[in-house]
Amino acid sequence: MVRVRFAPSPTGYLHIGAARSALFNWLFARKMGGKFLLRIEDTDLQRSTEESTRSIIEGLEWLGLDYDEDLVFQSDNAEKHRAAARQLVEEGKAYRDFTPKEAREDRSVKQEIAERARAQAAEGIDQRSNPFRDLPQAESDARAGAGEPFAIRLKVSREGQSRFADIVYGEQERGYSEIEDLVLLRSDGHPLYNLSVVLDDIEMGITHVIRGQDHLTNTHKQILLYQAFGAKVPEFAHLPLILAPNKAKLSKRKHGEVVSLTTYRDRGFVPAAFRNFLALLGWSPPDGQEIMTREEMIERFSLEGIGRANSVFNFHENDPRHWTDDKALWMNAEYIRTMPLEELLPMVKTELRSAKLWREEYDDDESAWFEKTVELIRQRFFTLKDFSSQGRAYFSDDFDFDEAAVSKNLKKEPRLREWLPALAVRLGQVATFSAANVETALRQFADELGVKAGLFINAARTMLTGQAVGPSMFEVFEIMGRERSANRLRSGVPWFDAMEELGDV
RNA sequence: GGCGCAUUGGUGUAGUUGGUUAACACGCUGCCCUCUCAAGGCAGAGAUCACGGGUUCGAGUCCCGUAUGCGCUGCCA
Repeated sequence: MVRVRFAPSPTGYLHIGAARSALFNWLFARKMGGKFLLRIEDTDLQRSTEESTRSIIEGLEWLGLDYDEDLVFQSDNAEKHRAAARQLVEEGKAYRDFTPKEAREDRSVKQEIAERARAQAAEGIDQRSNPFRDLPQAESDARAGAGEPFAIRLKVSREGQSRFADIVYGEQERGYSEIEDLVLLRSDGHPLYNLSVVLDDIEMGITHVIRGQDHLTNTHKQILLYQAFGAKVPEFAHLPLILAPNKAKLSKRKHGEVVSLTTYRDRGFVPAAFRNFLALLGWSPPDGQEIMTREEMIERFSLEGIGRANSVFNFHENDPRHWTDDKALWMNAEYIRTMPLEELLPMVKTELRSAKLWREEYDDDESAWFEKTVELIRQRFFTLKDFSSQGRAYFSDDFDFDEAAVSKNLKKEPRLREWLPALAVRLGQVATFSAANVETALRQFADELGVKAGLFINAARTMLTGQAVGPSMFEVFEIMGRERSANRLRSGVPWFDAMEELGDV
């Protein structure tokens, strides 16, 4: 039975790279009829927060990735991890390192590592030689007993090769001489990442480790630990990274909220659409069908379909129309206009609620009207937010007029200010206020005045919706209804606003 | 510095065991449709498959080298 896990560390929000790892694990589990487990790696107590854990769980829920069995907190197992490290010392597979701990500045670690390596190479120092590695057990015990602080390091063979076959990246090889005696337990007794993951993965019975490629080279170290504990080594599948537009690693600090999963929820993404988009970053279905339901995705998914090259997640934070990846936006629009209406309705409801545009009548008396309206306007929306912004005029009389629309559709023909109320009267006489009847009446009215129908159509669009663009105008009339249509045609609000502005000058 | 991984149009990807004009999606351009904007339909621009060598009758596909990018190299995860 396949058992996989998603193991995020709760330091901040869930970013899209992690979300994709979760998705691939989930897809694989569902495909194989296995289990998808969730483990919170909160061993770094200083940086871990409960809020972050909550946001991760919420994010997974939003994406529709349900996990099996109980949530595991890595910190709960710390004592077991310590015991396991001590056991290794007893067995001679690890040793106590009494070297005093070096102070380290968190900011420049990477640089520091490189510099140290360079300096050591220059001086001909072998960084793998440790004076305590071969300290006699009795002496080691004595010093520990005397209360001298120590870290525990794994004793890595000097010679030989570590190898494993990664499902995505293929055969991996690394000489033991390249692997340092890694620290398992800090001198303050705190178990370290490599130790904890391996132990937890063993305990949880993980069969396939699917995670970011940034762990690829560390996998050799972990395999050493599996072997030290006499456990079966799982299969590994590393995922290519998701990069920022400048091809730099996606980072919470540098790229901010645009890489946070919650941003996509908050800015009006349909979960299924974002999940679909995410799945296509680094994986492609064998038949090339890109729009997939959850079931179709599970059916097509395979670890073999994952590519090896890092992908770029394109976004332009300063461009409101392309604030995130174009394809993600397109996919969201595609979902909004084609998904079953009954699935979209609750999402629109949530959006209108938060914009204070929701009325309970939409759930009973006016449910037919509501559905028809959503159906009409969903056709050209990109996010759920559009229902409360661009779609505001359908749900409230309090809406703004787009300046460009006003000058283009209204002010260009000053006589419209008198004609529009007249049109309101004419439309008021229509028997049934249907799209067809309104169209006939409007066209006839235009003919009588000797102007193009388009003049009234476009002017009405702006008067009724505040905008220059929108659905077929006669459909809009029907949706708005006789009374509202007439009121808005008569209101003269845009003209009034314009005069007021002039008065201010 | 060392080690590892990657490199197909702007972006995401396809390219089975090497074999004619490198495929799809998004984006872009034009046309059609039309009351606007989308959607849709049609047409199109855009890739000497990072570069340089080789192997071969023939390479995006195999080999070597170079460059670039990314990752790891920590008593972080």
